[in-house]
Amino acid sequence: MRKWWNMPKIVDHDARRRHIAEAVHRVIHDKGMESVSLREVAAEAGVSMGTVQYYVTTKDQMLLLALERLASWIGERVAAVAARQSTPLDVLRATVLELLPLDEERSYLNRIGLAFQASSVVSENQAAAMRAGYASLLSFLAGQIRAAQAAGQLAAHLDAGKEASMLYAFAQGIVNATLVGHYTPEDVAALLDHQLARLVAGWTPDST
Amino acid sequence: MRKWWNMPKIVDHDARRRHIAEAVHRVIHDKGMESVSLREVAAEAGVSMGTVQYYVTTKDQMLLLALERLASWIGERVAAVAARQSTPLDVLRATVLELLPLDEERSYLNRIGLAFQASSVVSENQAAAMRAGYASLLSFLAGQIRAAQAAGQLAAHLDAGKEASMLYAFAQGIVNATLVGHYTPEDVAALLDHQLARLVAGWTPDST
DNA sequence: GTTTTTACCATGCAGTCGCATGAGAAAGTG
DNA sequence: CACTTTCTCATGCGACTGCATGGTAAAAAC
Repeated sequence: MRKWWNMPKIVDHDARRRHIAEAVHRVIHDKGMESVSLREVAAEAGVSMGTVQYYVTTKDQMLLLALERLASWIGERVAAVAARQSTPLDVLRATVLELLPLDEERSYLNRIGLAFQASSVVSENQAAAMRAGYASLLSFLAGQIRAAQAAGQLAAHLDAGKEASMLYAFAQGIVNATLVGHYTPEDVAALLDHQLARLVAGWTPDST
Repeated sequence: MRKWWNMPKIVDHDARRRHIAEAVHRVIHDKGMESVSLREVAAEAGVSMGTVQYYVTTKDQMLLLALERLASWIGERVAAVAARQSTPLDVLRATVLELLPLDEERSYLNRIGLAFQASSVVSENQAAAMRAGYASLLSFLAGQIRAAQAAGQLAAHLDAGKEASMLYAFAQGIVNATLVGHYTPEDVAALLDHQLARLVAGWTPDST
């Protein structure tokens, strides 16, 4: 946090970092993780390389910043879409749908996510951030499952944590296959409803 | 195929290519896709950089070679483990288990696979190879599901193709999460059996 | 208006990148 | 044996890499 005395030339650091993080996102999406470099990101952000270095001391830190920004972005999106649903089961379906690459924006998001998945395998910093994101999302899903159980929408004997894990794993696998072009958005939605239908018998989904 | 007349200094080209491909695998596993370079691979393979260039004209081609080698390797492993099972349902479970990162070798395999998943998103050549691998594996799984249905082990009304897609998607999602350290091998096996149990009620799994 | 702190940028540096080239070693053929 | 073809390597090239440095513009503090 900035001190309130002696503060020359104030700029919004968070905004700058966000700007840089989003430039990283665009580079990853357009040219892949391999072509992320300080110069490339600086050019994409429309600033000099020195500016990038001012806000981020190393490339690893830059990637970590971009990953954290992605995670919070996804979190916001999920929260927003969940807030628009009425029943816990609707929240569950809407949340997973929000995470699938069903339109251009969600594709954009998932491309970056997959790139970081692979990158996290060799970077412990990123892996830690990734695990935190997993945990947060899974606990949210598990909470909705428990709520659905309390509301009588799901069988009480189901293990909420396990079901959340299974549902999310399913979604992630679909993402992988879809991003390399194996599934169309229609396939994806159909498969998700099939998986959900297996979780709760006799349930008709609404629109996307 | 090589001509049988006028053939000086014969070497086994396939063996050389395999050697290079496996060096690429090791580099990807140890240091990640970003640090795959002609020099690094040559050093890992124990040959000069020029030799790598002799068998592979460009870096993209080298990666494609490594990807195809990985795919056929996985194919061989699956075929081998499937041959050791008795019933179609056992084949199904054993096949998916073979694809999960349950020990060091399968982790090795999956790390490389995930790296290529991400890489394929920005490389159409690799994406095509990836899709071919998907199609082959999914048709194999679907075939086993149909066989299980014919043998009365699975309900006849199930859509084999859809079930294969769902099962494999689930497995892939588990792989992603496990590789960043979110699940332990025990979690993984338990989750798979849970998913399989949902496919066929009242079925006790044997050992790994 | 001077000073001080912050923010930003241009440039330099050693190292690596993919790829091309030419020379030479090895193993066949006559 | 000489001769041809296959194979392997060392080296050079321009471009790019992450990172460090020194300088400068701008705004708050005094």
